[in-house]
Amino acid sequence: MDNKSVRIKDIALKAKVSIGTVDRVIHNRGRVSEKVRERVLKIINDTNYEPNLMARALGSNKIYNIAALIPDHHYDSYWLAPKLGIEKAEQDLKQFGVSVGEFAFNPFSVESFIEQADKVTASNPDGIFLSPVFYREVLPFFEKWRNQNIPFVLFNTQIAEFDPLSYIGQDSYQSGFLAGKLIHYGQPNPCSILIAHIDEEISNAAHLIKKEQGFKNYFSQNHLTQYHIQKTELNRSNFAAFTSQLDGIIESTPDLAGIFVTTSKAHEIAKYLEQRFIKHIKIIGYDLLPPNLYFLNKGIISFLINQNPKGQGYWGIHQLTDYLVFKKEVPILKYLPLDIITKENLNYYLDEESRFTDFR
Amino acid sequence: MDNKSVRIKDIALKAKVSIGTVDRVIHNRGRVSEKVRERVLKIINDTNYEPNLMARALGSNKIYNIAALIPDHHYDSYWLAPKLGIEKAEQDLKQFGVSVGEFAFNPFSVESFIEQADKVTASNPDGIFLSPVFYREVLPFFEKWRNQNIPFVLFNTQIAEFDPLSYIGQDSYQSGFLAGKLIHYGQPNPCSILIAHIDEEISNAAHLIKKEQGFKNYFSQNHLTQYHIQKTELNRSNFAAFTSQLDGIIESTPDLAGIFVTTSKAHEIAKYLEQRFIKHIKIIGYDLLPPNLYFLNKGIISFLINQNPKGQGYWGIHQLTDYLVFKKEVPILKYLPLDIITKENLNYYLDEESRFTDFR
DNA sequence: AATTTAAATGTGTTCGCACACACTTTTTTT
DNA sequence: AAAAAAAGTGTGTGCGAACACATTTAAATT
Repeated sequence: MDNKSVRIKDIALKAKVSIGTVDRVIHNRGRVSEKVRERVLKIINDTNYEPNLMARALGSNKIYNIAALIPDHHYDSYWLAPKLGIEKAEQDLKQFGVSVGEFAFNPFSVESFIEQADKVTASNPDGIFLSPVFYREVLPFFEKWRNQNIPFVLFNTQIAEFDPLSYIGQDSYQSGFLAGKLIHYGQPNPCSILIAHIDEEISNAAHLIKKEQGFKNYFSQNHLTQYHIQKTELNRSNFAAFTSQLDGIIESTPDLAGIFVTTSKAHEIAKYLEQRFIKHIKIIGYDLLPPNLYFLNKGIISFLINQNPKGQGYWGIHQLTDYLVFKKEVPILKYLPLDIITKENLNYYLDEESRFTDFR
Repeated sequence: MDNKSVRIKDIALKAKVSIGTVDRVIHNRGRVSEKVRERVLKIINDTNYEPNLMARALGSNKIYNIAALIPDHHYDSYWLAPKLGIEKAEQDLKQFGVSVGEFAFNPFSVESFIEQADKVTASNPDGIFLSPVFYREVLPFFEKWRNQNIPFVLFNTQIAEFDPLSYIGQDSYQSGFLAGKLIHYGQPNPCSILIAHIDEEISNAAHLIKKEQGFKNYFSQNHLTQYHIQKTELNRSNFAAFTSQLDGIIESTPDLAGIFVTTSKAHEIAKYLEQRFIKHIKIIGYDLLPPNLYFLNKGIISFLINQNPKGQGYWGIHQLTDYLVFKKEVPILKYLPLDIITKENLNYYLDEESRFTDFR
């Protein structure tokens, strides 16, 4: 309400103490008598004092080091987007004294992960942002970091143990549920539908299971019992096997009308269908990777659900900054929207610039 | 690259002048010899100097007044969202010295608009943010503001005359095109489709025409010539007429399978269809208004295209701030994404909090 | 009661920049 | 050539907060 913002100085005046004392109260530095402390605190509350963040950042010349522990995108291009988001966030936040160090590991090598995680720990950062792809191996680090009181934020994969500061990502279950809706909307008449897990070990990937569950539940909750849903795991490392496996499914399922690809590899299915000249099967997949976009634009992939990996990187660093720099409370769970992408609205999601731009 | 950021002081040192001179160069305040000016400018470039925005905002105690000229949401609840976005932006940006004054007018009264626009002009703001709903009446103001060198940003309705600083909104044509896709995807077999303009004078609303065009072009560009597309204008001010008009259309079009509502009034159609127990007609509409959400959740409206009105308000103020405070170049056109909303992903678009939070 | 120690509080400098003002040099006017 | 005006340049203070350090006051020790 008050137009003029109240300063530390004003509080000091009202409390009849010096600004130094107010400062001590604000930062819980101790060395203040209880009586004065309460008096000051009351005034701070009454006056709705809000610290001037710019003055604060200016005054304390502190630099907060955040370590980002993410898969190297050279092994899987999916990880390029989070990296870009992280860098964008750093760009935006560096004026507030945030500095991000990137530690990239080979997502197919446990040793590489451990090595980089060790480096992270050794760098003694103020906060850690990571995608904990190796469940078992990351736990000891969680414990270590907790003991050292280093907050860590997770993205992409959710692990609730050792209470991370926050998790950034999507609601996998709901995204599967949404995929169900999209398939169903496009195929109003009962048919067969395939859930395809491509290129990932289900056992290791809880989120794939959740997607599958959500998808199936869409049909059961809506009493669409006549739809026949089957699932398969595919791996394109062996191309011949990949193809023949699909051939088998197609052959044995004449009424197959939709495929839900739970990973970012929808383009593999698209490529196959194109080669086989199959046009009546609709594909729903994930992520705006170039090969996916190619088939989206060709109309072979109907929809992609955007997991907004860049946004995950961006908001992760953001959350840590909120916590470290601005001492804000941060939500334990931050779900990014389930963007439905089709050929016709794709453009507006590629120019990510507009989706961030941040401030205080 | 350089870890240490270069300060005005460093530049002064290198150029062998005082910081005052550098300051003059940076702000084009004149009173600097051409020779020195160029020397300083070169160093600024070479060193990639970037002003510390916090120090800047702190140092110059200037307050930028932005006037927001928007329809009063009491007349049409659509306008509540932009208002909220504006206020959110003000909240985020006030620490940079931005203050927003709101001027609400009755969107059904030209006089009210002129009265408020006059007030805006009289308040002599540093920038103006408005939705120019009255084309003819706003032009003289544009001219006046241009002469006074007050930048103005438009939203919701685009008017290119008198070159506004920027336009924030959606690509109406493309949104119609997208709606075409959504209807078509849900109705793979040829049928009749209705375009309904509800509660707005088409003659005044260029964006409705564009939506219609985009919608039609989706079908023609994809050679879907067997689809029969008709259009109608409806007005619910006379409820009986509204109903009977729809009755007529339904009766004369037995194969009607989809309705595209170009305004935010899809719920009116939904209500009608529900009353008539018609379930096979799919509705696509705009905007996340409560009545629309009600029918979205009931499954009577299939999809809503989110025009992100809150985002429009937010980014509009943001753009003006970029221009005024940060002296950035701002895009003349800023299209917000065409978000496809369905019952299953709605939740993530309602919690708008996460879509902004801005920074520098 | 004098002295030491600890607790409580106050003061001054710094952060990077903006802006007002003072000062110096050059140019113009008379 | 002296005086006035204009152009060019430097200095100092303030913005709001952080933090180190100085100072005062109270409690503990002798």
